[in-house]
Amino acid sequence: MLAQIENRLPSLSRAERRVGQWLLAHPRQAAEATLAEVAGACGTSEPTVIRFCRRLGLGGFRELTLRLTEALSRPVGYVHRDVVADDKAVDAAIKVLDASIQSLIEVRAELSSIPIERAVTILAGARQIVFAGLGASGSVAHDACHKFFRLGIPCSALTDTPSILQYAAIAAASDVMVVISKTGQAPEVVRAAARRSGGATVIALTDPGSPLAREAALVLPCLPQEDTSVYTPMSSRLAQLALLDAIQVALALALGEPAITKLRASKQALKRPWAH
Amino acid sequence: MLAQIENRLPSLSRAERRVGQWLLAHPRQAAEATLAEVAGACGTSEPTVIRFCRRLGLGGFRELTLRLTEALSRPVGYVHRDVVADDKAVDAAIKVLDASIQSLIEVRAELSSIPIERAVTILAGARQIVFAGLGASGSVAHDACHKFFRLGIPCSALTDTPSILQYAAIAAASDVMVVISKTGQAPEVVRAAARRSGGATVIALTDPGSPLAREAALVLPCLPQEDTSVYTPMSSRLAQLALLDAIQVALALALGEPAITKLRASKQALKRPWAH
DNA sequence: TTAATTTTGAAATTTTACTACGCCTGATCA
DNA sequence: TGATCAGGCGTAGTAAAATTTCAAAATTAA
Repeated sequence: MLAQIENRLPSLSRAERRVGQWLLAHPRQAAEATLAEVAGACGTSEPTVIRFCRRLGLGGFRELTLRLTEALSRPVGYVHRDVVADDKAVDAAIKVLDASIQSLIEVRAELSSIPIERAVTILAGARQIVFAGLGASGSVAHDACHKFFRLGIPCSALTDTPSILQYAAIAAASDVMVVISKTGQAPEVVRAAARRSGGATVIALTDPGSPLAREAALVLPCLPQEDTSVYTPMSSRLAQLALLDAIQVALALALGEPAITKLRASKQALKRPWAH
Repeated sequence: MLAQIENRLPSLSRAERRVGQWLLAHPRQAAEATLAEVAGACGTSEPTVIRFCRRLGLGGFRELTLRLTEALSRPVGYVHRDVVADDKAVDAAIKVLDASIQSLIEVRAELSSIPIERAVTILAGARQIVFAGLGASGSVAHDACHKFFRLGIPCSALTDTPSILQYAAIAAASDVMVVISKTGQAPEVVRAAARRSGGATVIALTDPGSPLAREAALVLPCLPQEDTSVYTPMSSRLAQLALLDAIQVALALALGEPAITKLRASKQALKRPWAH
């Protein structure tokens, strides 16, 4: 629809072209607006807008509204278009969601080259799993802790440098340390991974080329999403969470019945524990 | 949208339910019809149809038409297939990723019926934003705190009952409390929202029909994803995170230059702060 | 049963989409 | 240069659609 408008643009008269241009510039507003509002915004009159619709082969303004919402909700693909300063809130929100969806789709595509089986094997043998991350990765660590904990595996989340270093000093051989860091550069975290005691296994969720990756027994690559604009949120965070979700489920499968029973029980416990 | 109609169906009166059922049965016709036509087809009167729209949280018939065409024109890829016990690790991982992608796509589709603008307006006027959530929602709260904090707004995250209740007792009128809870049932959290001091504004990320939703000035609906199998991870969590991402970006836009400068500075601070 | 409440539709009102008509602009021709 | 004309455009009016009001009917509670 939008492409069609753009197409016919040159063959339109001045006022009608203004209508077309405004529609292309503010399609979302246009879809919600009334005839009078559109006419006002284009600095023209209502009949002109109607004539514009007719020239596009539409029955009237009503149909334009329909075709427009249709076009807007049929995503072109969830390609990331940058948020720009004059986006309306909803436009920006859509772009952000598209970027997030896109990054998950990328992870899905890469999935077969990510050593999930090995991660599962390592985690299945863990006496305890310790998730470590700073800043935004800290909340990923917390989330992961919650998640794996429900399988009945002892878990903890460490989200500050002293705790991480302290833990590294006392780690046991059968522990698994999952270190989460987008850049893999933070020196204390790298040091903690390198100087861990007792030969605990380190799994790193990080950039494969980073110093942290070199210290890890297993690297779960987290695609270094370049920050195209200030508005770009950290969708790599979402990707990490989703990947950990996937690994948790795979681990549950590998552990078999006992883990699944615990999982079921923990889900059950959340179902209205407050009934009277 | 259609799912939402089906959802509310039982809570409607006889005539309104007839409207809902007819819409579900003939969605495509409904999207093109006028109010009188719909009323006629449902064997009821026009006001009843309008009341039906209002009860769904829509502004009127016009908006119903819009939401309906939207729902009809969206593609369904990445359908969720349940993980089964004999899946290999990678198969399971792919299914989990698909489910996550699907839930983000659903959020994106519902985006226009989510009051993002209002959320932004409320947040823009906040003296401080307090994110509250228990369990898994706790890590969402932490994440959100990190995120909004970078705009230069005082933020905190409360993730246990005593803290939340304490905060509710001392909240100031210009505070905004963002309460995150998948079910919206946890009684302490609902109580905290209800008995907040000083008339602080409450935004709830929860099930729109829940007790918590009733206490909130603004509800950001979080589609109550049913747990089809034990393996289902909480992809609603991902959806919440992504939605908060979107709101944060929209808020940054609304706040304009000062916030954006802070955002840029905070991103800069992360770029190799450890180069000696 | 009666009273209170909710649900419902007829009719009035307002808002929105669409039409008829005439003015204006600018191009063509005398 | 001015008269004529065609097409584009907007004013004002009309039809239709959406929304509100209000009272009757149905349902529920007492």
